[in-house]
Amino acid sequence: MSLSIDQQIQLLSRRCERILTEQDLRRKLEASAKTGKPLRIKLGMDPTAPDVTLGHAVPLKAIRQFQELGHKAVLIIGDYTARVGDPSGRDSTRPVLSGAVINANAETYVTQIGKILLTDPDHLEVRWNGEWLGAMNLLEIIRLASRKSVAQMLERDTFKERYVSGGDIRIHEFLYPLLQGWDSVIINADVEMGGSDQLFNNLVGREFMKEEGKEAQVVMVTPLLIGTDGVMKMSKSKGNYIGVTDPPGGPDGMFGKIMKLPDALLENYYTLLTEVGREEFLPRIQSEPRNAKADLARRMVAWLHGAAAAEAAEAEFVKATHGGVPDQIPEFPVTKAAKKLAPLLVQTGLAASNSEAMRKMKEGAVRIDGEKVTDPQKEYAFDKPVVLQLGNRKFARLIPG
RNA sequence: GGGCGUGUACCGAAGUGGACAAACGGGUCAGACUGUAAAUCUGAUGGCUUACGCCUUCGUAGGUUCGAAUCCUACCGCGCCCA
Repeated sequence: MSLSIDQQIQLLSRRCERILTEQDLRRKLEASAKTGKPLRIKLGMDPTAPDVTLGHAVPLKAIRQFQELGHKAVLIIGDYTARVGDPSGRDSTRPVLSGAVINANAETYVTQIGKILLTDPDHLEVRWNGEWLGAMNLLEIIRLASRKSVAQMLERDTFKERYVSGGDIRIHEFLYPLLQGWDSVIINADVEMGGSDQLFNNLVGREFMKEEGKEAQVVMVTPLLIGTDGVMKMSKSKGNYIGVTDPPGGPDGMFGKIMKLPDALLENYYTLLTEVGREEFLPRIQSEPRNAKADLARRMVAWLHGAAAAEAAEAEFVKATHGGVPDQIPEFPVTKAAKKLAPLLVQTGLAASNSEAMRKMKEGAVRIDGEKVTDPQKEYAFDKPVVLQLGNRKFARLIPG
């Protein structure tokens, strides 16, 4: 199945907000087709936290498309740059991580990325940028730093906003884009793929390559996936993310998290995370958003965990939203003596404190075997196992004995 | 090095001697409703065996006062300006 160059570009454009430049991309694709030499598609990942999110999955999926067209992904583990901390899209300085944490994170990254990319050596090359960055001496670093001006740095929104508002900017943060750009020079990238917040960094790579007399990389940026809060970009540090290794079901599982997304996000998710045609999903989102969302959830779980897991997760979800009790809930032994419920709610972890437990009882959120308990003073004796429940999502089975 | 600011609960942000467990917004949790755990509306949101009672909390440590998040001193972090 060989696609024309036009078809290839169309395919690759689905997830790309900008391609700089499309002419360059076309030229490279044509040259590659002629020579049979695969393009090198760079993606940098900072191992700052051990979870790959659906947000990362967007550029990864785009790279997967390149792989399937015969090209080679070059994954750069930013073990060195992680020690600088990417300032992109940040309103504050990132904490600098220790080497041990970075290494541990990097390993889990590579495993997780295997869920999305082809990982055979013909299609994937993994490099750690400490390999060359760690070998630079101070003189080289200073020379690298001399290639960009302070004004150029301050053009970036992320710095400009912080600068104008009197925020903190540390000197080392300026080095980040330079180091990332240098990576491109070293590995001879043909294309650098990244989220749109990476545009500046990636363009630095393009410029550096030109300055080094190399053929400049094409920069392709994907739109940012909005996080589960429906507002901010999905990110680990904001806690609004869905991880590719999130369990399929359960209260914090992938299926449930997707069902919990605001409806307004559906178009964004369908476009960036599936191959479903626009003309197919758009009307569906309009007319039956609930089912469109369930379909998306099913697709995501099936993609990352398999079809069986998707089915199970959906069944579990449906049951839970119809007031059912999950199959697997934690059990707690209780004595038979009559007692108030508040301390039990705390002991079972359903409530954080006595005060909260009593509050929730008054709000009508607490049930025993499905029956509302609203009087915090009332005492209960248990002679058979019962299900203690707070809201629709927190359960514990009490076993008298 | 000097001057001026600033530091509040999960986050943002009010409060500048008592009525402050601390406005407001976000988040979170819950209730109602629903096509969903979406949207919308409502309520709650430091702790204490639920009490118009007590305890802990407003950068840290002391101090003044009947009484301090609010005043003073020192220290720490951050910002701006001058050098």
